[in-house]
Amino acid sequence: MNIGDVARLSGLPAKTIRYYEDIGLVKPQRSANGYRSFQPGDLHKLAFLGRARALGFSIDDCRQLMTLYEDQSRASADVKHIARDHLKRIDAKLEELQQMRATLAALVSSCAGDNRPDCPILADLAATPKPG
Amino acid sequence: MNIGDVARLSGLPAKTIRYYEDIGLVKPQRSANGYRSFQPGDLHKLAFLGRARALGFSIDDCRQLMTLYEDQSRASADVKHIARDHLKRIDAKLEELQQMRATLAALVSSCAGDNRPDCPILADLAATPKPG
DNA sequence: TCTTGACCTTCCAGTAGATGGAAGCACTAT
DNA sequence: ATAGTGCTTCCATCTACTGGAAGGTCAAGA
Repeated sequence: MNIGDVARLSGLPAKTIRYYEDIGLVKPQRSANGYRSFQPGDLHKLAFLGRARALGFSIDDCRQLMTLYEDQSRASADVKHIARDHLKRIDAKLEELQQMRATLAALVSSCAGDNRPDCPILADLAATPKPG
Repeated sequence: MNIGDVARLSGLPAKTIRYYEDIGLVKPQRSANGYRSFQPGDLHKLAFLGRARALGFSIDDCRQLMTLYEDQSRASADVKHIARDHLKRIDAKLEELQQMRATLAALVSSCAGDNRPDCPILADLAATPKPG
């Protein structure tokens, strides 16, 4: 299979697949004409990577997950550890975003949004940390 | 004030403040010795930027917000527009993260996390999109 | 056979928003 | 004079791609 085929089948852009080869995540063979020649195993790996990335795992996480996936003598605890750490990071990010959202939503709803200059959003941004 | 002073007062790292000067967000004067010389107005701007960044506004948003802030004849509608767009982006991100979190949490809790190789997390990542 | 168009190649640059570090000048206190 | 801190610039690095230029390859059609 050429890169276009695996791109279609994996859902990853060809550019991304080349990039993944660059950083050593996949190692497709080459045809006589210099084209990358992907085997079913490569496609499988790329699909794995795409799914892991879609779950927000970092490239480094993906590398470790791939290694574990290919290691028949792995301990599931190692996989779980990576996933749980990632889950913690997601939870932290969620909390941060929810905090932002709450503040921002309050500001947005307090702003008249007309053609006058008075604006509680700007007033809040300009407020000194401890006004009192 | 030197950069260390405004760093302490604004809560922004000196590196970040230099970066903000690089990209034209602040334009401190220079002392005879070449040091940046920050006026109270610069500090005010930096605090504004820090607060806007903490709410997740992009640098480009910050630039526009600063411009509006300094424009006495602004329409609050313009500020609100920027904030509402940002709120939408946050909501989209939240939804994405919540979806990730749900999938990931289910996978983590389904994994034994012992020294055996069987792992539902890896199984899920390796699953083909439509198995049936 | 020639040509068109889709596909493939490599390489370089750029994105956002900083952050780390090196080399070296300035200032303060002893 | 010297030590220590703070300031300067410049360059590299990070994440995970993405865009684009210049050019080679291949299959189909006139």
